Amino acid sequence: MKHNNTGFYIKRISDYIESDANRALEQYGITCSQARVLSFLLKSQDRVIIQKDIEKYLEIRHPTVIGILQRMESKGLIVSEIDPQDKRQRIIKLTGSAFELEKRITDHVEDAEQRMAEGMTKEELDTFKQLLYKVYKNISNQKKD
Amino acid sequence: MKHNNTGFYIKRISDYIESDANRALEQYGITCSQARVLSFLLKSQDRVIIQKDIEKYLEIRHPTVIGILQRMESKGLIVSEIDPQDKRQRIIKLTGSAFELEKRITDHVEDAEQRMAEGMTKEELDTFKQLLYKVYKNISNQKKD
DNA sequence: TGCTAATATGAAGCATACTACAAATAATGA
DNA sequence: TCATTATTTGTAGTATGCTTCATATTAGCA
Repeated sequence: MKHNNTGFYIKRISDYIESDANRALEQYGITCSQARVLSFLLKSQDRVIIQKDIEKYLEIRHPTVIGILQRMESKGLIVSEIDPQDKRQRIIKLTGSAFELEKRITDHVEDAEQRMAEGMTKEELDTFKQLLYKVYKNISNQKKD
Repeated sequence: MKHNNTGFYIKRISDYIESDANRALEQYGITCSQARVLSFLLKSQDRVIIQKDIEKYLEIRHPTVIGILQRMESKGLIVSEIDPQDKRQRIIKLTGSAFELEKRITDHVEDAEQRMAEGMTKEELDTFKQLLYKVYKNISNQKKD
């Protein structure tokens, strides 16, 4: 192993997942982060979603959410409107063109996860996911927010 | 588990490692990526290092390397000069002030890795590293570069 | 009721990642 | 030798993450 530091490999995998998704989704005019927002909106159609919900779900700060949503809105994937009930909030809604992307995104995610796990047994994959989640919980508890 | 997708957790851990390092190293005036470059230069003092070497070691593209090095040079951490032997290349050298940071960086990395592995047995940690490396190799082989 | 605190969003500025294109130099081979 | 190709670095533009500060609205409490 060239690097004796776990952080390097995690970062490399994370960066790869993102650029691989960007490459695959480019033909549909969306990026990896935009696809994540889209997936969340698609599976949350039974309730009203505001920017804050996206912030909490993706665990990113609100300026980041605003940037992603602005690019999505300029492409006509979503519309956002001020909530008349609470004018501090903005309600985010999908447009028709967003629904056509649902299958493309899930297909890509499935494909990517499969390629990642190539040559691993089901047990190994389960163990990996479980330990990854353990690390995630460790770092989540340390967060000050 | 809120997310049923491995990529989300990898990204969260990766982003956390970076911002945690940035927080810890801010007092020394360096960032996570700059610390990675510094570590590489520190352990490569027996040979001449050019930008391309950093690109290959950190597995990032050259415009990213250029950006990081420019910020490091403007802070006086490194100097870069055109190689007289091959004028296409730039040789990157550490300055005195860089050496003082060596212990700060290794201390932080050790601390961060330890916090990440909290509550895990030595066996679990070894397994995790091994499976992480397997995933890394899977994605490395797919790269077109 | 009316002041203060909390909440949601937004703007500005920075760091790091990418692709695409360009320029300079070196290496190759006809 | 000289033209073509490869290599290394650089520039421009975009996306995503962050912090800090600001603004608008709501909630809460004296």
